[in-house]
Amino acid sequence: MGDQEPVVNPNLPVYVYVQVADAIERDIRTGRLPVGARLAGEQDLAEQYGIARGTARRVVQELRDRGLVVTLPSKGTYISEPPAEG
Amino acid sequence: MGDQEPVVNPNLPVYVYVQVADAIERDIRTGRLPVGARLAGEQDLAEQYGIARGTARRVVQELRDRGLVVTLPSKGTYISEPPAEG
DNA sequence: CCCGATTTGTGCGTATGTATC
DNA sequence: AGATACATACGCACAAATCGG
Repeated sequence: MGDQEPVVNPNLPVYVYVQVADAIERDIRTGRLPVGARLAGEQDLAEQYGIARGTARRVVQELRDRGLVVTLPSKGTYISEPPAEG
Repeated sequence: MGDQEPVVNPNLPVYVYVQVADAIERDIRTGRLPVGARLAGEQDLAEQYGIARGTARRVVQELRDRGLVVTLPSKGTYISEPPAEG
């Protein structure tokens, strides 16, 4: 359970942080990650996807930029109402 | 009392957190840190070994990965039965 | 029952070094 | 030469749980 590392493929001409962000956005839009749920922390994301912590941070920043999550300092990052696709 | 900072040598090609984890594992296997005893807190470890708290956290995580300790949130980290050396 | 100290958990920012593309 | 990515390391702040007085 919870194993889905194959999302990351360093050989693809797509940035790792974008690949992971896309995967998480998919999980949000399909409801696998429900609104209000807490996203895994940077360290956990790094371990789950087999990426570095710095990259995990870029993933979260990307998700924030997409308006998919909100981060509460010292608490965590939570799924928010996703905007329309586009 | 309790001064043993020379364990840490940033110039060595061995990560600081590994150096400290090795030192603690030694203390566990020699019985200096008996099973059931409470390991010093992250802040204390940081001060004792002259490292940052973040690094002390990685030390504890490493010890957990080695199966040498168990951590109880908001309580502390305790020495557990060490597995066979390998 | 509340207050403060302690401790782990988590986040943010930054820096260094290496490797790859 | 530069960007991406990885791993380590330092430092700081706050949250939440626990425990003792």
